[in-house]
Amino acid sequence: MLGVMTDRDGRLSIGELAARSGVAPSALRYYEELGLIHSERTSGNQRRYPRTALRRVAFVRAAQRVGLSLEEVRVALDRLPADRAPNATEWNTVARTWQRRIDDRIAELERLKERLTGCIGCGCLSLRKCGLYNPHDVAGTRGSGARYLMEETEPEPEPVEAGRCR
Amino acid sequence: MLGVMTDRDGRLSIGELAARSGVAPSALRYYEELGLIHSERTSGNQRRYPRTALRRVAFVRAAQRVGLSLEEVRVALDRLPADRAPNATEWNTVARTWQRRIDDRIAELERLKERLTGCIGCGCLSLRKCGLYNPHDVAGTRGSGARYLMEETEPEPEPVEAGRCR
DNA sequence: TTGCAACCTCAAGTCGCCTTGAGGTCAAGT
DNA sequence: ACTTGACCTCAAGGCGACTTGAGGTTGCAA
Repeated sequence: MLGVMTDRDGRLSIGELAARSGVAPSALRYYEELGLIHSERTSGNQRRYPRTALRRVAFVRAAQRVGLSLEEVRVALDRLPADRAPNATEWNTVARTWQRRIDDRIAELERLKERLTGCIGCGCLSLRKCGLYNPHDVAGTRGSGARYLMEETEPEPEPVEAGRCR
Repeated sequence: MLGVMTDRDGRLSIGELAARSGVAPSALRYYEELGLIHSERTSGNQRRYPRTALRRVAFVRAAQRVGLSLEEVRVALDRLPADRAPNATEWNTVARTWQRRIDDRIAELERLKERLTGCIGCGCLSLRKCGLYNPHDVAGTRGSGARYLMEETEPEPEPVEAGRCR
């Protein structure tokens, strides 16, 4: 039988944290290396995580799904105390900026969807009208960054067949 | 002066496609290797892309932002003809499944946001109430898959201080 | 015809995010 | 005392999505 590895004082071993968070021990060590979570060590050099690590890990995973890199998450989490549970103010600061990211992401998806909807039913008989070819969200892209896809002059030398997207 | 490399018949060289799509030639070759786009070759072995490649590339980039892997995109695009422009039916099939993905993704973000909002103002004084600790979206995760984070019996041996999240 | 950018292939490198493995230690039950 | 599983470190490997570089070819135009 697997004993509960939780200390009396509520600290968690890496295995415990892994089981409770659903994140592999190797990933947790990696997160710790990056400074996303912090631990103390037992006399025998084993990690013991404060309870707050659970919240931090949950935050990390959720943030990843929103599209944040671990580095971005680190910056966000740096506003929280490493050991202590955050108070309302501390947490709210982090949560609010995070909410903004979510809103942005949602808005982006909505725009994308709208464009696609325009294409369905073949509203894109004309290339110039097709949203897929005219994304306006250059700002949001990182790295290579999308340029405007179609702003050339008349890209349609061939006659448009009704009922066809091109 | 850079001449327009577009053939009379509307086929695009890789450089042209790169310029118009905002995607690097190396990436385009990679996409082609993966079967996301297709080209024919000139007598001199240079790629010539059909116009539809532009739409495909736009689709790929947009899909990536929604969180799809290139493999998933390939599966989606396999429903479209390689050379010919898709007709309304073909395109709609693809677009609609894609819309579903977007909707799912938006819904997920909404849930996430709601949970966070619950935490703001410290609605999570009790761990059992905190959405961050009780994500219901196990289904949507791929790979290692998040388990339930807190379903243990009473995880709070210590007294809860008012005004503090843990 | 010559020059040069744009193209080709193929191998290797990069970056983020982890996982795997070797080799060794710690701690709890029998 | 011994065994066993959870833990430790450190180095290397893997995967997705590309980029970079070497070494060579094509194609347009002056």
